[in-house]
Amino acid sequence: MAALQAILEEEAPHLLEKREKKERREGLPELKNAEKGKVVLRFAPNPNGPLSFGHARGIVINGNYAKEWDGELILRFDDTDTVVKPPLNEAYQQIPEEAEWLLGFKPHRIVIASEQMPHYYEHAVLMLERNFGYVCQCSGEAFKEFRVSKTECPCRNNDVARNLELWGKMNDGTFVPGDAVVRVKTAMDLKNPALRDWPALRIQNTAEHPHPRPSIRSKYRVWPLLDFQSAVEDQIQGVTHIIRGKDLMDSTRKQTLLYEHFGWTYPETMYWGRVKVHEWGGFSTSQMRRDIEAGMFTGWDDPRLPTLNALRNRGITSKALRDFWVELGVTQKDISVPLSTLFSHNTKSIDDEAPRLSFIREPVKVELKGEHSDSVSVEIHPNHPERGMRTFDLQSHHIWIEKEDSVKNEVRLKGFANIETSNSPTEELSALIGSVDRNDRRPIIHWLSESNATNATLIVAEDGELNRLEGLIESHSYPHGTMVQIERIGYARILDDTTLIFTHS
RNA sequence: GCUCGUAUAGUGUAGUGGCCCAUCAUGAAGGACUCUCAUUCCUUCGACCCGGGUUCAAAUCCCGGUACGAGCACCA
Repeated sequence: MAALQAILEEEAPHLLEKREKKERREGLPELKNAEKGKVVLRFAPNPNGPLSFGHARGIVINGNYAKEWDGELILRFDDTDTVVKPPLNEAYQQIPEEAEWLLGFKPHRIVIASEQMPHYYEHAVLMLERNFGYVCQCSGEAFKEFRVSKTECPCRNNDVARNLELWGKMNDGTFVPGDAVVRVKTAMDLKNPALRDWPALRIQNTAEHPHPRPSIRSKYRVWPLLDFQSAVEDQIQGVTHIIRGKDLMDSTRKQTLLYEHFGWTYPETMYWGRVKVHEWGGFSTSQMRRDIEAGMFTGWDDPRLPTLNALRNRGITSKALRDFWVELGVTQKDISVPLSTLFSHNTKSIDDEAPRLSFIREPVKVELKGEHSDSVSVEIHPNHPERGMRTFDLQSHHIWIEKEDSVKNEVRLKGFANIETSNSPTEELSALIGSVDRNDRRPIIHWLSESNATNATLIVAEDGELNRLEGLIESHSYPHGTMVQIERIGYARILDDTTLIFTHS
């Protein structure tokens, strides 16, 4: 093939196109039609719970593009449903904080849909007045018939005055939920049935299901659906690029039809596919909420849960999360990723900082026999001797080792000396000190001197279980929240004076 | 059922007609360093879903098949 090309170059060079040498792309794909400083992106969660691992993708990807193009990232609360997925008041505080933690910067604008209702009403009326929308009084089932049979619903022929009159009845309480919706006129023979005369606004019973925001409560009966609300809001905010899950592809098409009616230009759009994390499987905010309320989890930050809060609490850094999502990119493939991929990013982001500590699971006390020094010092971080040493006091001649290690007869105490344990069934375990120099290949184990050990609990979330391992931690003075590496076990985060949470190995 | 979308090593990912007997990361195996089963470094392994077509040339374009996913809600 290459040979053929060479011949062609000789004989008929005009047949070959000249091409630039391509470089491997770094990071996210190029944003189409983007202009430096003029890019506006948004991330629009429903505040019906705290952010989860999946939300992080939206924040990271949109945030990264905003940063890359000197643009803006809007954090928008799509809180227009009070019945099926009712918002949670705390989330309005928590989500911006979590987003900032994840991004490393504050979102440039925060928009709350429920506060933008006048805009949506204005556009709804405009839509009726210009006659590309109508009030439909068919039931859901009745309309479904029209949709599948590609026939127009009779309400479609209402004149403008009639539609405005019905609009009034939707708003004044004459109509109850189910009585009427506002639909956008499209061609009824569109190939994709999902798009045919799609619903834009509906009535909610906000007397029984008030909006949780005190300023909203039962103020409105008619609420926009996502496709309408989002479309209008994107236009108002001047959004230039929308990057979201491919489950919203049909939403884009609906919204494009609305944009055409209004004479607007739809933003550039990109999609990502579904991501499953092997260890978590499927999860939804609503399901988590039910499970927490049922007492299956300790709260939104239960380390078994895939919430951002839980991951953060457990010791996953925002950098690891960012690197993880950027690496996955914005392909439309549906993928399944093991948690170890995230952990590998996390190790990279914490190992160089994490001080080393000894933690003894199932401690066994050992009496040291023979000559040894009064204390032993080991490095706080083996790759950073300048950070100093930690010192174990040995004047009591007693140390702790893990039960699992105690059955081995010849081991080496890390940083100290070889020992030979002698196990008499009645007496406590004793060990004869051997060579201080390392002179053979015997296994190296971690240990703790009696006077440097503090009782501690290591919380381990594994296989859906939450286990509390009681043990001994090396005495230290690191502040709460510090990431440490517990030698031979893995990384952990210090929660308080006597508790650590296991991050990963 | 209708509609839309996706298919590259075990897992992710680069690649929009010749640079590709295919990139990078992760993983696995081996090794170096190391008084941690960590970190770092080195080596090796391993992939273009299938079948047609277009073309001098196809991972890349077209058609068909298969598989997987999503939408068809008065949820977001």
